[in-house]
Amino acid sequence: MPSPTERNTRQRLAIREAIAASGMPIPPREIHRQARSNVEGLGLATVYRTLKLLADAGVITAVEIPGQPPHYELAGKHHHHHFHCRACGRVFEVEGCCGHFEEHAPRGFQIDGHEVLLFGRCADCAKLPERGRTTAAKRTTRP
Amino acid sequence: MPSPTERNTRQRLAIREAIAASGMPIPPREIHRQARSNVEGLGLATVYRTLKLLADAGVITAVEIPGQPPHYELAGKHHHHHFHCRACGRVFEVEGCCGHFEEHAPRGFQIDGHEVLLFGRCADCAKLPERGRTTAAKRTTRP
DNA sequence: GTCGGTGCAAACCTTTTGCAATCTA
DNA sequence: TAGATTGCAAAAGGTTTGCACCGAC
Repeated sequence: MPSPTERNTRQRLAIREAIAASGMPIPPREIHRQARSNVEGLGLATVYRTLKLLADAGVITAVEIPGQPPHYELAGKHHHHHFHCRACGRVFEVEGCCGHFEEHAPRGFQIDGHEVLLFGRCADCAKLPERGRTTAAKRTTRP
Repeated sequence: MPSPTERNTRQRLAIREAIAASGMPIPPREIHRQARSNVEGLGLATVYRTLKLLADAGVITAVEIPGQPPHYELAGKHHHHHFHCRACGRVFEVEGCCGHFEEHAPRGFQIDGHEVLLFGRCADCAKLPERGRTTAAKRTTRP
């Protein structure tokens, strides 16, 4: 819901497009790289400003991965969670949710949301011998 | 399991103590502040170096909260997850886990760990009118 | 023509690293 | 004493902000 004073610019379009086209949550760095192929000279600051704008507007959502900058995906999809491949570092959507989180809350706590993050190896990396790619996957969280 | 060449210093002791004494996951900033009350002149770099050391050794664990630096807690506790109060920003442990995450994995994916983060208002903040404290709680994730 | 948006550069914050001095074992 | 550890300062990301120019409406 763009406020009445907000304008549609090539930059904003390109940024939203980059996120939509990616199909998986991606970091600002990547968004900038992608969007810049459509809008030459696009500044990184503009990417950050736009990301905040879109996030506040509820158009996109931030996905946090331990030890990495936030990844962004389009909001408004069905309820889902994420899988982080320790080998290649990519983040995938996963269907399903076991729910029932309210019952685990301590007495008096109000729960209004939750996030589930799975760790492991994606189908691609699971085939490979031992080491995956060099991309990422610094292990900051216990298995 | 300290490697045979690792030494016990006041600094490391103070840092581990600070985390243990806190009772809830806290960020490096806070660890530094706490530990410095025992070891005057403790450098922030030492805190970071020690945190990495302890994390690699499996003594402590990092807990990621959207939009905030990682919080650290002692490892080796029973299986549990976390609750992030949007009002005061504190992070609490919560018991229980619905498990069954493997069945939600896409075909061919190997799951070797998971993290669950609940959002809402803690018991203290739930009592308050509308606005909690000023501490934190930037909302970067969808409810 | 207005006023919001953009690019650039500088500022900020958190985290890491280089190095000489210090302390543990 | 040897070598690990520390503190300080500088460097290295990632993110935000100030400002003059540009462009959508």
